[in-house]
Parts: sequence; C-alpha cells; structure tokens
Amino acid sequence: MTDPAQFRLQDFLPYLLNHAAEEAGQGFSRIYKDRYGMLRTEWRVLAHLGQFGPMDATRIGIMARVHKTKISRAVTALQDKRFVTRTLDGDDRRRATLCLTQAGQAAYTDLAAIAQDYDRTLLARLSAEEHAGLLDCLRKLGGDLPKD
Amino acid sequence: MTDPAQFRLQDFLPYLLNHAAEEAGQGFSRIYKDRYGMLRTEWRVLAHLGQFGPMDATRIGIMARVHKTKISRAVTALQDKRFVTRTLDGDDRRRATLCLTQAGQAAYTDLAAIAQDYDRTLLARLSAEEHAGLLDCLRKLGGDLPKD
DNA sequence: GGCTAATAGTTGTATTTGTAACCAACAATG
DNA sequence: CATTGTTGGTTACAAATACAACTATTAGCC
Repeated sequence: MTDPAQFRLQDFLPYLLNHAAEEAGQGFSRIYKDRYGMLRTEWRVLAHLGQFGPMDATRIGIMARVHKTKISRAVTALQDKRFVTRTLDGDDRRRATLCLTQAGQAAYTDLAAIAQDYDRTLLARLSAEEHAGLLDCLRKLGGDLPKD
Repeated sequence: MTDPAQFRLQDFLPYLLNHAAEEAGQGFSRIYKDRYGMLRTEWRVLAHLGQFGPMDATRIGIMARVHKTKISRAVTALQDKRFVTRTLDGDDRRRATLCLTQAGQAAYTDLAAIAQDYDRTLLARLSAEEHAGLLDCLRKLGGDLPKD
C-alpha cells in the first residue's frame, strides 16, 4: 500500500519546511548576529521579553519551545551584554524574573522594526490569501502555541 | 512607518517556519536515528542517492543545500555503515561518484515508505487545498530547488 | 610546457548543542 | 517535621556544526 518508489523527497514536508525555515531564518539571523552578536536563542529570549514583558526562564522555554539549558545559556549571554536582569522571586527563591534593561529594550525595538520589514520582504512573494493560508498551516503543523 | 510596537512574534515567518519545521522534523528524525543511527545529513544524502541515483558529493550539496563539509562527514559515516560506496571518477580524479550499496538501498526503501506515511499523518491536519497551497508557499520561500 | 587560478573534497579547531546529572528551594505525604 | 518527590535552573561532558585552512587534481592561458 505504501510504495517507497513513489516517495518524492521534493514534496516531503519536513524537507520543504526545513529549507524554507533555513532560507527565511538565515537573512534575519545575520542581522542580530552582526548588530548585537546574538545567537538565535538569545534573540528569541529577547523577543519574548520584549513582546510579553518580564517573565521567568521556564515560561520563556515553554512559549518558545526551547529547552531550559539553552534558555539558561542565552540568559547568561544576555546578562553579559547587559540586555536583561534577573531578579529572584521573593516567594519562590528558585525562580527569577527576567526583565529587559534599557539597552535590551532598545535592541529589541531596533530588531523588531527590522524583523517587520524583513517579514514583509519575505511575504512579497506571496499573495494575501497565500499568506493567510500559510500562517494557518504553519500553526497547525507547529502545534498550538501555548498562548500564555 | 515601521512601528516596532506592532511587531507580532507569533506571526513572524521565520519563527513560525522554524517551529513547524522542528515539530515536523523531530518525529521523523527519531526514526532514522533509532533504526539506523543516522544523523539528518546522512538521511538526506541517502535520500538523494535513493531518489536520484548515483552522483558526486558536490551535486548532493547543491541539491540538498548543505555545505560540503557536512556532506563529506555524512558520506564518511554512510561508508562506515556500508550504505554507500565511493568510486573515483576516471576522468577527474578529484571527483567520486557515490552509490548506494544493497544495504543502503534497503535502508532507503524502508525509510522512504515510513516517510510517506509520516508525511500523510502530518498532512492529515490539512485539507487538500491547504496542502497544495502550503507546498507552493514553501517552494517560493525556500527558493527554487536546483532541479538537476 | 609552466604558471596561476579554480574545483572536489578533507581536516582542524573553535562554537554550539544535546543529554544527563546535578543543586537548590519548595511541596506533599506519612 | 522527616522524607520523598517536584520544580527552577545550572553545570559538565559528549556530540554536532560552522568556518577556515588545507591537499590534490584539473583547467586556462601565456
């Protein structure tokens, strides 16, 4: 029933998704890398804090779907860059709330604007309907984002 | 004109693409990893040889959009697994043609069948139109595949 | 032919990542 | 209120990756 001979690598979703993600991500990653020496996870942590406000590492990990060790290292790097501060939670002293510094906020604002433009140029290849349909499909495939 | 405040991370294409790609790729990668101890690039090399027949490393790198050092190491690993053979080209002795062994062919056939099923389960969440539209968008975003 | 440049592929090394083990601090149960 | 289990987060070490430098072979050109 499943005939391996008719498998088409070019239509295989993980393959196509990966190419598209790599292609789309590369251009932008060069930006935060060149401008701020950030790695992808650092950008993500910054973006989450910029978008959703202060929160702890675990929360970011869940929202961004990133393992806690990666978050931990990204946070250390962002602290070194003076982009985030950690303040221990009084009630539960295992936990620490992460917060953007002014410099971190500025970097986020800068990158968010660039990201928007970047997104627009990516989407220039697509019609509005295609765009909408694509986001829809990607959300279905990516699993539901934990919304809060 | 580009107001950073209205940047929506959840709609940012590189972010969505990456999530979807990771989510989609993970399940399948566990399969070739568990069954054959292969890494992603090894699976890709195997898949290209299985799909398109014998070719040299450079060609695979171009088609799969993978750097030559990664290809080189994947090929070494596949040779160690007795899945591919290298035969030096007579005309140009820098070049070597890679070819699946019987075991390599068998592994490819096995994985191709699984990949097909896997793809189907991924696509179960999408309608036929969505599927078609998605492939279309991903091809546009991923850049044109070098077809030969 | 003899020189320089280009190409196929490999290797070295510094970063990055993944996995597991770990240390606190807190929670729950007896 | 001890003891066992969880949870937030870090660290250690192995594996994988990126990037540059390298070898070997071919190509172009005077």
